[in-house]
Amino acid sequence: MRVYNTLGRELQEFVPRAPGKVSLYVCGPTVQSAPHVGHGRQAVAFDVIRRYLQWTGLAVRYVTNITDVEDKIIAAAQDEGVTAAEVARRTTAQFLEAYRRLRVAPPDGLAFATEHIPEMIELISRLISRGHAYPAGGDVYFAVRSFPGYGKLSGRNVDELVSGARIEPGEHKRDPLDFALWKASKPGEPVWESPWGPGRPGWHIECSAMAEKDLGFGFDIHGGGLDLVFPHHENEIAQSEAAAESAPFVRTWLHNGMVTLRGEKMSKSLGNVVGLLDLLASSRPEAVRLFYLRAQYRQPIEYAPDLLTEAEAALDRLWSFRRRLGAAAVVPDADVPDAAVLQAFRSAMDDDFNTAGALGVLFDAVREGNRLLDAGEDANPIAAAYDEITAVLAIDEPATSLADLAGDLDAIAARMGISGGSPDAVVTALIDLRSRARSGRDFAVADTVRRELAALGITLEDGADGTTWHRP
RNA sequence: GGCGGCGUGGCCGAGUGGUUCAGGCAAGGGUCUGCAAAACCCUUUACCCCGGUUCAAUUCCGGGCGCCGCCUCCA
Repeated sequence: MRVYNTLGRELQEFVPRAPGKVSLYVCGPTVQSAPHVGHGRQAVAFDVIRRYLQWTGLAVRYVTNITDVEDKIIAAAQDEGVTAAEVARRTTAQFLEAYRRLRVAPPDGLAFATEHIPEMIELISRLISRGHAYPAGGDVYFAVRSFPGYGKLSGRNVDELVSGARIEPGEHKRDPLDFALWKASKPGEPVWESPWGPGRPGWHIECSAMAEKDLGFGFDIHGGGLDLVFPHHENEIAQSEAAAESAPFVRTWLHNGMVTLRGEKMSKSLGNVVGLLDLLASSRPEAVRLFYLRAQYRQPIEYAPDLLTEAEAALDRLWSFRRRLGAAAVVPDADVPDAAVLQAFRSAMDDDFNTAGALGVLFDAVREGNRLLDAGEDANPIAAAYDEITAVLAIDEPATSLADLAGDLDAIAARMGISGGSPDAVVTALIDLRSRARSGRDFAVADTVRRELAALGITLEDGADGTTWHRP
């Protein structure tokens, strides 16, 4: 398996720290405002990476975080006249809801910054004692020039950074390059006690503290958005490696590309965001995932409604195929998956998680599976491979619940003169009734069944293998 | 200005030094079909420009043009 390591900027053979185990930390959001389409892309990209690693037999420990104390959260709270904790609580709930609906598997560890203040203080203290940080005016700063490796991730050198760096009013840096590890709190801001007085953590320190606490120094993979390479991840490396007097903090750095809108990066500060929950209100979660996965994770992807429509159509093609197998009453799970298909999938994914290539493999398999079914041949091995692949990508069709239609279905059953029962049983009975009517060329009854079910949003499809239904 | 990336057919998007082809969507034509769909088959000026290396370049090298990201908070 080869992955593109931002540290070194090259494809490298992936070798876990401990055989058979992978430790994976991904930078989660700062919960300052509602999630947008870009956040979803990141979450899905690493969800698939995690699922794929597991599928290959590796035991993955996946940790991500919620940064729930930070300048922008405080600013948002002050604008609204509520506490920072309230903004963080509400926004966190939105992110977790969006992730859940996107079928992002919950992490093994979900770390909140505000629950790791002691670890951060401990890390900062160690940096001070080792001469890499200094308190000043109630703040604590990291002394960038004390860490020779600074810039190795983002390809910058310290002397060229000076021109852009500056000291904001109220800061007490010795060097414009330095960054805050701890900030003295102003009245009304969140505050914790510390050896340097009441204050709150800087933005970069929480990931260093939380990742190391859960996964240990020198863990396997650290992920995040490409826009975090500098300064956030560069600073994480500096903090952790300076404190440990060891390297590397992280073996492999993976960064996902940005989502753009009309060619520009979607971001809060530009104001060109499309809400993730809004998108999920109008598109099926699996279609959104497919939209994301059509490009390899490092490439930028353009958001446009038409592209979601395309993804919806592509998803229908996948699910239609799988429904044919359901109608044919086969049991793919019991079959041996088609080895060539799985091998092709694996080689695409082993090439830096090339989901675009992997989807090509999947669609090829679907065409072949459909062809076999048309010919009346055995498509079960293809279907079994399809099931594995769509499970790894989490774009398989979820079981449809008809529970909310129970009353309506009973009413139809009564009108059509059959007995009621569970919603699924009624639908099955109606399909049987219609099949008998069709055999007797009583198309009026057959069409009535189709129409009645269509009114509830249930579509019937007739195929050589039988009739299937789906909603919507 | 510095660092990094990208430029493929109507749109999205993989990939490769040469042989038949990614794949999806859209469009057109067939086959099948009680209806409605789905499916299968066929089709539609691909590789930004200019040099170079090579028997052969979309693929490697150099230059140019264009676009994007980071250099300030950002997934």
